[in-house]
Amino acid sequence: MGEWDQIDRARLVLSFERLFAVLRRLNLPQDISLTAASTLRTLELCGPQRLSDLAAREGVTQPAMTQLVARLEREHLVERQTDPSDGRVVLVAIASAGRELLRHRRAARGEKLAGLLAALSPEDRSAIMAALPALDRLSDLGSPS
Amino acid sequence: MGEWDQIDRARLVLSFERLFAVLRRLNLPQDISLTAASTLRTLELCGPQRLSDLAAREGVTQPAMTQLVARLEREHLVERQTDPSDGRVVLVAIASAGRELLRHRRAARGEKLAGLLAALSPEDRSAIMAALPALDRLSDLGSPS
DNA sequence: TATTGTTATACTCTATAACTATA
DNA sequence: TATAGTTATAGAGTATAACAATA
Repeated sequence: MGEWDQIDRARLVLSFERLFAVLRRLNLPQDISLTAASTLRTLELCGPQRLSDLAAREGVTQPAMTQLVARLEREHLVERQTDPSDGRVVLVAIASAGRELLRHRRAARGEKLAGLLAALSPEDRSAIMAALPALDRLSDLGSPS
Repeated sequence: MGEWDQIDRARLVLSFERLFAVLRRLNLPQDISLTAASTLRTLELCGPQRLSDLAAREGVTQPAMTQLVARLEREHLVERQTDPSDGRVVLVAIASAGRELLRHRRAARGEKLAGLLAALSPEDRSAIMAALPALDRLSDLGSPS
């Protein structure tokens, strides 16, 4: 944990800061909110979830998630289900329109990302692709299922 | 542009989607908005900017940037300057409190990121560090100065 | 007349506090 | 009494449309 690590850390933070800005700008003009997209992704990946679990996972309050689910439900992107074993619980599930939205969103973002990648050198492309497994494991640590 | 590229692209999009979520969760509890942080970063990097240029760069409307600058000014994170050569222009500059905020924010995010990195294998850490120059060039393409 | 920025208004998204329903 | 979720209210953040000031 010497001097080198500090320089390394600063470099990492600045590079990820810039990358984050780029990824944020991949959003479509009429895109849903970041929390909405992340919530749909969670529901797609993990199946129906309790409203309170969703709130905790996405880092928003329960009332905020109540409202978000209401909006997503209004647009038919998610469905509410009841828990037979506990009448207080609301289970939220992704609907087919929600899956379709995610598919379109990824396709659009993939197009834009591919355009950027295509402008890089083959060596840079390779370095990025080679880092993906490591980045996936970093994500595993950062957002535990 | 064969089959392999399509698989590659899908992989990239999903990995970056997850990474984006992780980076988003590095935000502090009492953090400023993503646009506010990005705007401060731009001002730190590029020096005083016109309000309209800032709006275009951050992908928000002119009225939205007017309000954001008003909030940042209220918290003494930025200062307004006049352009001697054109009375219509508002130049926005980062203030010392703004630089301090960025420094603290990066330190906090760096701590969290370092914590995640420390849990990875040395090989994964190396793969990520090795990809940073390529990611920087990707960012250069995605958010031209 | 064109450009730069602000004001007016409305909607989304979020938080905290108070409430309802179920356990 | 504790837990799951909703409602009430307020503020941040954003957009479009209309406006004011300067070029």
